[in-house]
Amino acid sequence: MDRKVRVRFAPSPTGALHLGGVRTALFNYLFARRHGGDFLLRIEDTDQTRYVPGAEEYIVESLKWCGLTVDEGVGVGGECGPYRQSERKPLYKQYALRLVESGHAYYSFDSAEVLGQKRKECESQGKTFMYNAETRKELKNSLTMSGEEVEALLESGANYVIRFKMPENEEVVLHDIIRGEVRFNTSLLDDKVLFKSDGMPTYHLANIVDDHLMKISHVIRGEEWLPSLPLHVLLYRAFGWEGTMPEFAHLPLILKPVGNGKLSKRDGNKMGFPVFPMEFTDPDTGEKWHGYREDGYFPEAFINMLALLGWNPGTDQEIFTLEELCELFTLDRVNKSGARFNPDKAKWFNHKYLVQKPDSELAELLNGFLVKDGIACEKGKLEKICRLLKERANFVKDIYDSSQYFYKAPQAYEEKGVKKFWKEGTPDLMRELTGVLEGLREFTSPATEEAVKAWAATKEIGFGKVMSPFRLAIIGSADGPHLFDIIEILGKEETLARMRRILEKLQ
RNA sequence: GGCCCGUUCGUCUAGGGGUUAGGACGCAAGAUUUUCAUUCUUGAAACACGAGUUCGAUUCUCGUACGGGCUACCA
Repeated sequence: MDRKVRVRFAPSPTGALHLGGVRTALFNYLFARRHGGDFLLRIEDTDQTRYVPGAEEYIVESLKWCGLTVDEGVGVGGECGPYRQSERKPLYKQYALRLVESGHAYYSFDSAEVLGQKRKECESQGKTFMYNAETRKELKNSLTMSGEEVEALLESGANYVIRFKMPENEEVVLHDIIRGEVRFNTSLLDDKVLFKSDGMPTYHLANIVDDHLMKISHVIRGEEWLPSLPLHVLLYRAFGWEGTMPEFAHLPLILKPVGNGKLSKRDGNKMGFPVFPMEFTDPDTGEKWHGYREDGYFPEAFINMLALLGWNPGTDQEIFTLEELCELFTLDRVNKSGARFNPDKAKWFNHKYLVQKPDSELAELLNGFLVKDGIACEKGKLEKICRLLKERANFVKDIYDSSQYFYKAPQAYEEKGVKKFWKEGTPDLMRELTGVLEGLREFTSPATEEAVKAWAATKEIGFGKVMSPFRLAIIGSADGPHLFDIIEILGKEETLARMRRILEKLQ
């Protein structure tokens, strides 16, 4: 059966999209691109009570930042719209009714109190209450009541829901692209609500109806949906849509770096890594969450890291552009087991991308930090700084932090270094070195290095003994990159000024 | 509790009836270096357990253990 690949990412706007959600979106996107198909964005806002203002915008913006372009859906439009389920509200009832008419569903009038009571009773016996073939016989629904009674109740405006009539003791054999064959017995499943008393469909109904109407060919979603797969398949059958039913692929979950359970938004702030693509402030609590974007991750690195969480190409390659991923991605190389998220590796990915970035681009980013400090620095100089420091940085922020001595002479000298390297004869030595540097016409890294080495060779003292106090004078500490590269960027005048300065301060 | 899914180094994973079980992150050591990093080299580090099938099982089957998910008029 050859049909156009159409996949959807269908989040509900109940908060910020987190890592797992972005990965689901990514896999859908990659699958669509790989097969020349469409990637749709549908907003599943059927639960009015959990709606979080701004969440939808957050989702759209996140996908944009990640470079996952939507072909059809919210914010883009398309032929199967609207793509926001709340705007499709009038549509769902007729489908629910269709199922009632065909005997696949029924009205249920039980109050939340009655069901809650039932649940409690069962719990006290160590059981779980299920609205199913067994219990529905004793409850208030259109299967136990006469047609007139039901009619009267409906007309009186009584609250009702529409439930799926789960068949009894049927073996449902399902196929999942990632997991293979999965079997369920319908007797262990319950009569799920399809249509709520507030006039909205539940996820199950809306999902099936929309996937069908939007001609979705493959449903790629998180593993948490696997238990409701039999319901969904039965719904397709009940509607008579089995022939065009999408194929299903349930993705493994992303687990906490340490401890038990799946990754949750709490983990981020607790363990010091973001779980959200972008910064997010909870409109209710005012709580603020870190984002990959604001923490200095490149979207390419973020996406690359995510792609390898649960998928791999079968080779040793680990760095991929989005385009490469689009070419290589296949569902059959997605893992079955949950993947523990590794924040260290996320940083490593960013480092890889940072090193690859052109210095001009990094300089631009670095300048952003400096502007905030009121520091003006020439672009060419910033590029040199980036070239020198990027190897040892994971983020542009690291370059900013470790490049402070380029913008300002050291205000203090690292105590440990002073103690270790600033000895009795050091001032004389440094005075002499200052003279050597002063006499140089060419102040490039190789030129200064050669001159200082030549001078040091004439002294009884070792090169290292010269370099440590020299380094202290220039940057104030005993670490950092090649000193002659540093002074080339600093320039002769500034270098000499710093030499004189330490001689004044430390004698 | 019930149902479903899963299980290879600490983590992400490759592999697959006979392999020195490979790579990456992290960790450790050595080399290079004026320092710290980088880089390079090296090292430690895994087939959850028990049966069965088989000449042979980490690989296939079944159990057990462990982990995960679901069990709402939430998605």
